[in-house]
Amino acid sequence: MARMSSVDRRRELVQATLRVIAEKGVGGATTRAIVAEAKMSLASFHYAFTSRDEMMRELIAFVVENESNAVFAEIDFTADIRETFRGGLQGYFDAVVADPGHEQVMFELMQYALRTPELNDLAREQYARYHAAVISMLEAAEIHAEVRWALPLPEIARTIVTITDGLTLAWLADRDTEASAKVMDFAADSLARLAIPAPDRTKEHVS
Amino acid sequence: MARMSSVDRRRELVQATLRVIAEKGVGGATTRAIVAEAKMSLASFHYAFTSRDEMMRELIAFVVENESNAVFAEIDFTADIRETFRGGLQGYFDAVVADPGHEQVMFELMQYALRTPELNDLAREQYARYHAAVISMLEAAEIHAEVRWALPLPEIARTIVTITDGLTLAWLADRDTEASAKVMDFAADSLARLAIPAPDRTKEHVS
DNA sequence: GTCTATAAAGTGATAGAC
DNA sequence: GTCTATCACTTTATAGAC
Repeated sequence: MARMSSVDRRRELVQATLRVIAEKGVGGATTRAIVAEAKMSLASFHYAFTSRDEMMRELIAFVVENESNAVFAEIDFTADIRETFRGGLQGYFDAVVADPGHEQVMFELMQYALRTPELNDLAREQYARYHAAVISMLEAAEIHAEVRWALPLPEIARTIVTITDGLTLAWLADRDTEASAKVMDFAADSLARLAIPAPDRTKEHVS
Repeated sequence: MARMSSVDRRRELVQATLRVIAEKGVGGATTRAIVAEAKMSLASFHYAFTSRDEMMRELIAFVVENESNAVFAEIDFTADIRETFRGGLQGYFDAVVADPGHEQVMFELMQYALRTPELNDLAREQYARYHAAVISMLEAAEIHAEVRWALPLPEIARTIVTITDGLTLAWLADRDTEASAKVMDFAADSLARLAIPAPDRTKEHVS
């Protein structure tokens, strides 16, 4: 095997571990399974990381750093606010259906973090980032749809994350896509009520 | 150790396993940890169960059978419908806060079931039972509050389970009780809109 | 039925050759 | 830096005495 820089080898092992977890769960992510996936020798693992625990810390930190804002990225703000919510939820949900293993990995890693005292902070930060990403989306919608919000943005954001998490768990268990759609319908209806029409001040001088 | 009937010994081991999982997670529930908790010898485990897998199957089946309807049991239906929802959510949430390990165990067991092909059906059944329990609650509220529902009961029930799951996951991660309360406020407001006042036919002849 | 002892396989981690 | 070989330990499961 060609030489690799230390960071590259660590990155490669973290990515291989994520693939192993997707396939076999956190419990199946043994050092041997990981190096087999990464096509390295077992010794290379311990050359890159002093321990499996150290690698798991880096893996969780990587996920927390990179996984938060991808999901809500491609939202269409041109429709009315109810349809914006409905479409945003559908976009998230479609991503789950397209790759159920991915969200399953996120849940397993969160539980691993909760079970590991020194990783508790990362679980907390993970949710802080989810909430921050949704707040950004709400701020964007505020401008595009010319509305203001009836509740503080952190409250609405937490509600949205609550709904996406709950949606995902139930769907992973029973794969009932139609029932999930009905929940999204109701959620979009309810969330849309929080948008209060407001004139856009940047356009006031026009009229 | 005194002799035990086979069913008693199996029951005892399942209960001990649940306690071990609550403390150390599914990964920590080794046969040795289990028999230490149950104060049995390792050989007794394999006298009662042919394998650890068999015990886990029985454990999941036990949980699915018994864990579904306890949470929503003590709901006060005397208040108006908004407060009934709010109080019901608070009752669930208080139980989570009082014993966070319990819900964490439920989530871990569900993921274990999802990772184990022959246990997938039990994960599905678990959610079917959750939904059925909430439907019963909604039917009770229908009578007590003299309302009818604007959406089919299964849809509302799935929404409620979605909310409780999402609430729990976020709170386990960041322990933000006040933020959780705000989510419950909004959820109760939204759910209450689904209740349409309806006269109770059983009282029609009185007036 | 319950025990101790142990087999057989898997685990994280390291030594030492190259 | 990367490898093979191996250590020290833990795991599930079983054998066999009592």
